[in-house]
Amino acid sequence: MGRDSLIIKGPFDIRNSIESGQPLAFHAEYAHSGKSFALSYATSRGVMKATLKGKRLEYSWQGDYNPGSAKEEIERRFRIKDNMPSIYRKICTDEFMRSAISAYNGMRVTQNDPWETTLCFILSQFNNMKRIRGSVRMLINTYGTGIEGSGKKLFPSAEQIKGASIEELMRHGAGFRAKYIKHAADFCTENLDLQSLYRKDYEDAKEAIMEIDGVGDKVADCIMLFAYNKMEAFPIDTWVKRVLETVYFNGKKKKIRELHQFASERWPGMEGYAQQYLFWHARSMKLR
DNA sequence: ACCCAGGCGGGCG
DNA sequence: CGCCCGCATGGG
Repeated sequence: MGRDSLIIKGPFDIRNSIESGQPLAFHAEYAHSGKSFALSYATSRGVMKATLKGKRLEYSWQGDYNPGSAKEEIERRFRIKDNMPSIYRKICTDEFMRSAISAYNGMRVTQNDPWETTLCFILSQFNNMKRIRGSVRMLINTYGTGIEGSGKKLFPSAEQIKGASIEELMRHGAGFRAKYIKHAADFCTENLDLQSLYRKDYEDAKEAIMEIDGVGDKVADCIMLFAYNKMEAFPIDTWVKRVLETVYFNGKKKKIRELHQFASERWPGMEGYAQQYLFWHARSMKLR
């Protein structure tokens, strides 16, 4: 248990970084009052709390952290070291992107734990934000280890989820995705070391993660982007597909493969950030 | 009541 | 391959 703070350089919109459908949107608790924004979230090692006041991010931790590892967790999670002006130069290719960047200036792609990200995005398929959130929190409360004296839980490990039956997972709101979660937990404890994927490039790591039942092209790209630091990953969901077709193809239907190609040519090396701004802007505008 | 949700795997042509 | 379909469940 301890606390510290750091000064954020460059634009940082912590609220939209959390609310924009990334893993923290599915399990962090947060509140904003006046000029400050506060959140807390479970990790595999502890619970982090943070409050942003202007440029100062104050944070505290419980569980298996020390001042160094807690700082690493915060800097990594919110990609504090990202050079936002440089990123914006790469993705601000047109009026729609300019508008999205203007609306959510400082929104970061977050970098999360691989298992946490896998679990969250398996649950996301053919589901809605509110229900995903409910399911993830239920899984944390049901299977996570409690932190003594805090009433808080750790994010449950694959081993802990593995102990659950499919029926039990269904009861906790996973629906038809329960069998995928079960398989993911089995596979990630017996066949696949998620940490090892950090050493692979985007193509190989994506191929490996897609061996999990319930992880297809889109979910795999979310895991590549939100966990493995692969900024060339470009998850294409219904919103991103629709907004690309509307803005760049005059409403004409395009194949997923064609849209991947388009993104890689338009925002090379920074597709992931482009996707996050496209997604959140389109969704907020309820563009259909 | 009815429709939809940050897709996916399986089955078919 | 590419396309099409069903899918648990609860919120709007």
